[in-house]
Amino acid sequence: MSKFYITTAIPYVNGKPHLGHALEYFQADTTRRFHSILGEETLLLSGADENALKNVQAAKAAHIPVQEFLDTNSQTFKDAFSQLGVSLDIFQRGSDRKKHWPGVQKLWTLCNENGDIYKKSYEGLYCVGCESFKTESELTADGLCPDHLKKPELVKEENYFFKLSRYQKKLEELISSDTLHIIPDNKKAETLSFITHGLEDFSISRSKQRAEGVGVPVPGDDTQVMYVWFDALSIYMTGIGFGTDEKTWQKWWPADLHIIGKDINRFHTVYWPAMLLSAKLPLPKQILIHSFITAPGGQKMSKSLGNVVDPFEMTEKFGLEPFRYYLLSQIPLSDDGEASVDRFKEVYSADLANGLGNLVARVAKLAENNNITANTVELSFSPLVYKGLNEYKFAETLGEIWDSLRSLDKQINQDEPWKVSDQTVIKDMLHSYIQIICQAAFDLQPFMPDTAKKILEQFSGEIRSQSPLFPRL
RNA sequence: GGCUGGAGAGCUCGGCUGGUUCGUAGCACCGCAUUCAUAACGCGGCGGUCGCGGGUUCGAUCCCCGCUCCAGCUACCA
Repeated sequence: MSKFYITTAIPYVNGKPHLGHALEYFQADTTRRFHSILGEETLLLSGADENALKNVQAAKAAHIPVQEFLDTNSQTFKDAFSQLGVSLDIFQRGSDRKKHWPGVQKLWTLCNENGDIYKKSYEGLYCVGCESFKTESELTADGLCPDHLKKPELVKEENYFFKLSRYQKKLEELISSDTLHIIPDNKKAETLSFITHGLEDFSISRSKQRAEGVGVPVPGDDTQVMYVWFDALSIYMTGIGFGTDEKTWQKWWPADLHIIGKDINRFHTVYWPAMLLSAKLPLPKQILIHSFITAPGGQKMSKSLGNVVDPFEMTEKFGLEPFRYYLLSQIPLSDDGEASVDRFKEVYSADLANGLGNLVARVAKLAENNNITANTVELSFSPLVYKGLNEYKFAETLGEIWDSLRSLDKQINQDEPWKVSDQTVIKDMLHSYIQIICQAAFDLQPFMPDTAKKILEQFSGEIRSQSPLFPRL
């Protein structure tokens, strides 16, 4: 049996999950269900990046002990999955010393043995107020920290660096040949352009002191802890047993798909594969990069503007699957998309109530009136849906399904089965309608599992009309 | 500033290597018709100088040049 291992991004846990997380989780879940139905064994992993200094700072600001802060916030993210109807197999936390730390340290050791880790003194502009280094571009025109309006100090520190430069050519090959497949194309082009402009080594550790004691210790050096990327990205492997459970790790690694947001593209398509190459481990196969969701007009969502769409409120108010349908059908893959409650209502009414819901009610009633019993038919994904989901074209694929629904509505108007008196003719017509509906429902399973199930059940055996799938708002 | 992509109906978009007045496209809107259906479905209609200015061509939304505007990327904050 073939396997399909999917990961979502490993979020920072100093906030609450928002619309962008919901989109990512829906994409992951839809993909996972698709592969499950195809008969593959699937695994979905997420986790929490808990060793970042910002977590410590946020905990302090909230006057909560760090571990308690992490426990609470990680739980919030973990809970988000079930609230959004996504079944998660593994939620791997970065503060997990039993499962995570040994794996990260193993990865470090492998890279080190390959000669890719070296010590170098790093000089940077450090803002005491922010407790972090700033790049020139982050500062004001006068060279001040924009938050504290103070001049940052020039600080020198010894850190470990990773020889990223060594992997430039190899990465270029792997990405342009799609051996490491970056989706969509515009993000792949962006990554390639970044790589061909030249790669510099990057710092992978911090002094323990500056990290305030948080983080995975560097093997053989008590004074340093690993920096976020080395630590957080490793969760994709430690969560399935890298360094602690060789058998499980062997079974699932490499990941078939990492799903991430565009803000962390580089870390996943450049740093991460380079680290794996260095450790001589297999590379993930595909990286799906989604964009961001904005309010109408491309505005940022913000409480003060009152344009925030909260995923949990939406699912509670309008139902999980309508909301899932909305995001997956309306947000493009390669560009930022806009979302609003008004737009949701339009889509709900047009596609779900008037479209799918009405059609199901329509055909069910016709079938009931004519005492139709459904034939049992073995179904599989229609070719366009199969192709679309293999390429992660969620919106386009739903569009294909809805095309078939629209043409069925037209067909029924044309046939006017309610006027036909010949019972054989009516039965043939209805069976063909039912066939189309069942096919659509089958294709819909990865996107709207409960809805699909309801439809498939309604159209098996004796068919009865039932309460509306999507009541009018 | 550099690199990449984009600019078209009120909105979202398709238009393969240039060919009649872009589109049987969806949503919204208006009208007609109608009940098998969730005031749903169907049919019809409204609606675009295809960003601006040049050029190549018998002919350009599509090719070339310039301009304006928008978005993304331009590395050790995640």
